[in-house]
Amino acid sequence: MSLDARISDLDRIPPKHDARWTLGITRDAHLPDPVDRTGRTVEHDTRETIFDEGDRARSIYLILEGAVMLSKLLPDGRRQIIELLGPGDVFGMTMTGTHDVNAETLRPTRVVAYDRKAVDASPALQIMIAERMKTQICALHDHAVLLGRKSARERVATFLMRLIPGRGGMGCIGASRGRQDCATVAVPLTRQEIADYLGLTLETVSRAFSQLKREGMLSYGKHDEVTIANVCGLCHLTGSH
Amino acid sequence: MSLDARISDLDRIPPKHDARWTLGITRDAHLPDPVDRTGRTVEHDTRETIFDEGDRARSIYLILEGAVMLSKLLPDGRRQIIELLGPGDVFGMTMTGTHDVNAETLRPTRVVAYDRKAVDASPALQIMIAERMKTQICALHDHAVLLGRKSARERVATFLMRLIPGRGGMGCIGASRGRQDCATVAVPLTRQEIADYLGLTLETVSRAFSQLKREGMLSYGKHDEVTIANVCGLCHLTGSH
DNA sequence: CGGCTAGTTGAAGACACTCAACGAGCGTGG
DNA sequence: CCACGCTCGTTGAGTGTCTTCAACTAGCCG
Repeated sequence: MSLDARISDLDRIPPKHDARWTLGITRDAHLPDPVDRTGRTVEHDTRETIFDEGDRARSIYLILEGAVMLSKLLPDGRRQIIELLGPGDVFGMTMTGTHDVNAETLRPTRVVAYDRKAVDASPALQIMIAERMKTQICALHDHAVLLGRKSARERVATFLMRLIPGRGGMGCIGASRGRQDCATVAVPLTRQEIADYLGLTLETVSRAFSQLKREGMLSYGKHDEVTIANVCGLCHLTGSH
Repeated sequence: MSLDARISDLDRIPPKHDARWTLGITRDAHLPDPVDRTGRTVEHDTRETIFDEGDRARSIYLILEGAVMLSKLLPDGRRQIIELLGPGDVFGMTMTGTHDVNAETLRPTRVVAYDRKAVDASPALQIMIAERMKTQICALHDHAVLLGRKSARERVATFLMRLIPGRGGMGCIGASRGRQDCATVAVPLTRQEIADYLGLTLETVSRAFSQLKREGMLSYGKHDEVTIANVCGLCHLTGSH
């Protein structure tokens, strides 16, 4: 499946509930229009820290392009990756004045940083942020089910499904008739990061990938690309359907 | 520890990050003031369903008194309890028009149901809801760490700490000097519900309670009451500090 | 080529789950 | 009043999944 095919997939997105960080392609349709220019645009390279847990919260951030992961650490070093965010998502909201998570980029990323005071003064920004918070809460609910109740295999299958635009969600478009039900996605995370996202160890993640590969469900492409041979089949392995 | 002692504990709450559903005592200081009367007040008995996953979302709900749990089911019956909510908390927000979780009361509960249209027309309500969403997102972040990275023992310890007002959070007041560092809490959940909240089985939860009891960390009182003998000690068992 | 990082795979062990039996508490009905 | 049934909780024994520890490979860059 070519890159073009993937981009045209993106064009017919049913939006809302997709993973937005998948390919890091800006979906302007979902960005607040016009993007409020009271904020500063900031560029970050891959794997740069935007803020750490405990930092004083100065701004709220809107992703224009790229991908950001939010994580938390326990004192002994255990890490949980909480959320993966993409264009249109916001982060950095807090009630306490300090950030409750670490925010780090997964790829080159542009964000708009809005001063908290500017947000307080802008009903339009507040509404935009409130809308995004609703979808994030929904995503966190789903992730709680994954972390609390799914097997390793189901977690990995769910993770992969989240990378495929328009599939697996409530607005799943289903397999295109008469065509192979396959998809190619970029996985810009290491095994360790996937493990920390899914509440597993990197070895368990690796074994789950290997097993799916052995079964012909997926194959590896160049770099960090993975081709899923049977999207509907994978979807059934998630435990959600 | 008497009931009076517990209520006076409640009076010196540092708010914000406490479990708000602990004892079901309304903390008026945290309710929107005045409570917007565009909403209908509805009373529910213990363990009544307010809405189910998939239901059309008509209203957004504010808890005046009582406790509500949000849960999700997988097709094969596995359940994850996502959030436990109390007075001042809101629920029922969604981007999709349908609820993504089940909402059920844990005790006799009064809620205000705001029509979604009424919310859209009321900036004051929207701001109140946005504020509550921020603290819920923070709680969901913490819960993701629990579900993804903590041992059974740590999960149960964390659960119990969440029931103790003013302790364990970032604004922990510490043990009162010169006094026993104990606390009595009501646990209005069955072992199965606690298990579904913590991502465990009911047997594992029961064993963790039994072990803590054997070690003298807690003892059972009447009905659903549990006395923690050493709050700071329990806090160290959570893995978070 | 050597050193580094990321990923894979194997073997052994731990922790939580499953299955099962039993007991406590609390209504109902004889 | 006590027997009965029901739910909820506890405890034990055995199992399984995931983790831990370790060795080894592939790719990348100096």
